Amino acid sequence: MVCVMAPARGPDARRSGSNPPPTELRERLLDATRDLLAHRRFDSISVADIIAAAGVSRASFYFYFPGKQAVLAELVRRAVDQGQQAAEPWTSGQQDPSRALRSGIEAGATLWKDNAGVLTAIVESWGSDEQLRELWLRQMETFTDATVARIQADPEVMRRLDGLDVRAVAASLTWLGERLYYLAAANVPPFTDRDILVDTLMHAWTHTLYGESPGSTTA
Amino acid sequence: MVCVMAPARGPDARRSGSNPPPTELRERLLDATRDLLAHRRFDSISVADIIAAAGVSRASFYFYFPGKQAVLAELVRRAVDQGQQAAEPWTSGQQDPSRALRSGIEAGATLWKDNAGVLTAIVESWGSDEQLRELWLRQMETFTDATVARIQADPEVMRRLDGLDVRAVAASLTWLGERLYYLAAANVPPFTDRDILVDTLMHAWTHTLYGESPGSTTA
DNA sequence: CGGCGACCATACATGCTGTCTGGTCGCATC
DNA sequence: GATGCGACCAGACAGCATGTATGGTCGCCG
Repeated sequence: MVCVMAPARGPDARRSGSNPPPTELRERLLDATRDLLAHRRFDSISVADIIAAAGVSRASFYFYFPGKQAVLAELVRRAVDQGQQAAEPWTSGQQDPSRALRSGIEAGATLWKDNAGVLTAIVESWGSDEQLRELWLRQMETFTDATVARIQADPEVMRRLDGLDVRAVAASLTWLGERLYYLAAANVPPFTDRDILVDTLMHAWTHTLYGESPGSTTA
Repeated sequence: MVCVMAPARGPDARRSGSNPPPTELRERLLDATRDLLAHRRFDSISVADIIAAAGVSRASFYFYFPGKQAVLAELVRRAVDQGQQAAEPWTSGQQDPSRALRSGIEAGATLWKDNAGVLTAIVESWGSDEQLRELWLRQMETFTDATVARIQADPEVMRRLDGLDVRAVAASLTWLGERLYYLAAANVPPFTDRDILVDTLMHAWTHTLYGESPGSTTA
């Protein structure tokens, strides 16, 4: 047998410049999957659908990716990298909290709007695939870390959170965002309205972190 | 053909009392699924697994249920009915908010602890099945409605939420709960610790609803 | 020009779903 | 005590998806 297609590596490092980009088929597969995700849910998309949309053979698909999940993982990484820098105002710790927070939340909304299909897909799938699970949990941890840092940098907030697990508070706010953005992308009211989404998230974050403890409770 | 197994109805209404309970096989299937869910994730469980565990034939399975999802839906309904009354202190509107809230949150934790498999399963699957989707969204709406009612009954809270969509605030807190309980059941730290989970949730709810607006922000 | 690397079509083994066929058993009625 | 029907079972099937394997084409590079 001659056509052994190398043990594991992709289309081989040493290639100079005749084929269009480095690995065109791989990109075509990623693009096709991304496009399909814009209209259909991940688990209803088969490998057959992807290769048909990309105009690539089945063999090539499995040459570049071990499976559907790996394609999704790559798409998520790219989307999230792009979003990482959008959240920079909040993560960097500069600016006043309120302003930075609003920027971050707005950035999240935009990120989810632009990548609804891909992000919806991973949120629905990370529970059932080890690779995706690790990817998404790590992502959430990254955001959580940033928030923990901001909290710890502010003695006033630390005081108000007295006795609470700081990491848990930060994580809960991170996951609240994940959930609300997801619900918006999944057309669950009332979060389909961007302004409502942003205001609600903003309220929860500011009151949880910067709000005074409940004093009077009527009723 | 003689064994036509009636068009759609289950094992027939008119039955008096000779077979053990009304529909024993159906219960066996539900129990078996519930048991399997305690150790394995829903989408890794096949109909073959369920009928093997229940000691029921394939034909009978499809006689009682249109598919796996229907079994899960039934299990969720039962679990949730049981939890509904546990949340009664909060939903009824009696008691002072703080105490009622804590009862409700504790009740949720207990419900999730006792039904981790089933609830984890629906949270991971409601996105991909119309029946499950409707069931879970309705459930979340029920909780949201109760919270909306409590908010609207308290003019002081209404005042502090001025300009915000009340329903969105209530829904966000409901979904925050869903998420944190799920993460706990999925062994994602730090929510695996019940006390941390309850305290964090309590903090988020009380500050979002009953906390004063952020005044000073250091940093 | 010879070989190798990128690619393709096709076929296969496996596993799951949902449906269908035909048959067994027990009970209740005539 | 035969008969008939309802509850149940075993097994087979078509359809579809996955992941792997076979063998062959094409073009470039040395």
